[in-house]
Amino acid sequence: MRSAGRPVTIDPDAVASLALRLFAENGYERTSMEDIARAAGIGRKSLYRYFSSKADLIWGGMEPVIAASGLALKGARGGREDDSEDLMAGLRAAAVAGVAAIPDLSVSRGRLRLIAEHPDLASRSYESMAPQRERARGHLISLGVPEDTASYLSAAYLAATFEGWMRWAAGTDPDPVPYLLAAVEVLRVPGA
Amino acid sequence: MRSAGRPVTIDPDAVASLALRLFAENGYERTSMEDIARAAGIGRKSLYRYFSSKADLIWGGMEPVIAASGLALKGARGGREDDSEDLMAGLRAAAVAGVAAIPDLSVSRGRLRLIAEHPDLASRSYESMAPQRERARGHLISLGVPEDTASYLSAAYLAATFEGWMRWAAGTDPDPVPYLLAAVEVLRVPGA
DNA sequence: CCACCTTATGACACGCTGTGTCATTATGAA
DNA sequence: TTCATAATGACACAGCGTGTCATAAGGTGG
Repeated sequence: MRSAGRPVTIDPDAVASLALRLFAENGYERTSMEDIARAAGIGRKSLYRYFSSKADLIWGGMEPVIAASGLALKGARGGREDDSEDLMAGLRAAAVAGVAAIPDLSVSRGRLRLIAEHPDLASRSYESMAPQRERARGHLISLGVPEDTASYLSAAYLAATFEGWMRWAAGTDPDPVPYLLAAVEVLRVPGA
Repeated sequence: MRSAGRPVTIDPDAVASLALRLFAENGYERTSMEDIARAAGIGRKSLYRYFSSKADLIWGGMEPVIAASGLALKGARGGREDDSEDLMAGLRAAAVAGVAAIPDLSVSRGRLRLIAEHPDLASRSYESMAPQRERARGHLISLGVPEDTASYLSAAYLAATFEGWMRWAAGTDPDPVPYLLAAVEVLRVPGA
């Protein structure tokens, strides 16, 4: 029952990496969805079936990071000692957990560099990280942080870690973890 | 010499507030640039001359806030005691300075609510605040904060204060200042 | 007072994004 | 073999943002 109709012939991952290559070669703006579809040997409409927007071709690849990071938060119901240090440790762990979910760091670096170069793509960060922000907020609230503080902290947390990723991508260091940890260092829990 | 040719007949402020009204009445998506131009009695191309994008009709109004906030940072070369508390005080002051630059708070609330409701507009926050982020970063660096810390801190600072504005806009409190101050509370300078 | 020059304006056309509709195709299941 | 199901792509469409170019409306210098 799961598999009835015509089977899939398009490999989204292959299309995404093809698109990434085209972007790198000809520029993001100068590469139209039509171009990508033609290069992939499919129709433009079919392309949109797998990637709801042009930005999705890039940001889609970051989904595993976001998912893993969210999962880490869920499992981080630390001990009863809900002091500030525990809260921050949870956020640190979540930030780092995303790194493990990346199969090929150099590809991600390429993606992030493209994002950094392009305002249109960078803007998408706010949207793409919205679910993660919501999860972080819920996590903090469930640990006793006041609602408003949780909102500010989760917003700041995501902006800082995103900036961490960006700075890592701009350089040549192989490991993004130190960047993420340094980013989280600028945060604190006011009450504790 | 300054004023030679044909004088201006279009009042950008009037057009922007007209657009804001149309958005409120008919929805952001369902109001096209064509609609706005027609309602304003001008051509679509002329509309684009004053507002480079649809989002600009909304975000343009926030420019005074950003400008004032940036100015406050410039003037905040505090005493030689560059300890953490001074740095944070500077950021606090900059955040609050923006409030004074707003002629009509209720209009700004409407704008921000529109932004909150609409992912497309909210995404723009990253772009719109980029200059402010850069200024904050420069400010921190000039006060002795390491480059990377300054990047993370300024990113977190802008995200948190933006969230403060959002939470203020969502409620009915007349004064946004407490929200902004609470937002800055989640930040710290790691070294100090 | 008139010709001129500068600048605002808008008409037209274009490419691209993202969406909707609908016919066609390929496959597994009955 | 027939049929239901799901993928695919051809076509059309509204809207955004851009470029080009002719026209209009004032001041400025003679």
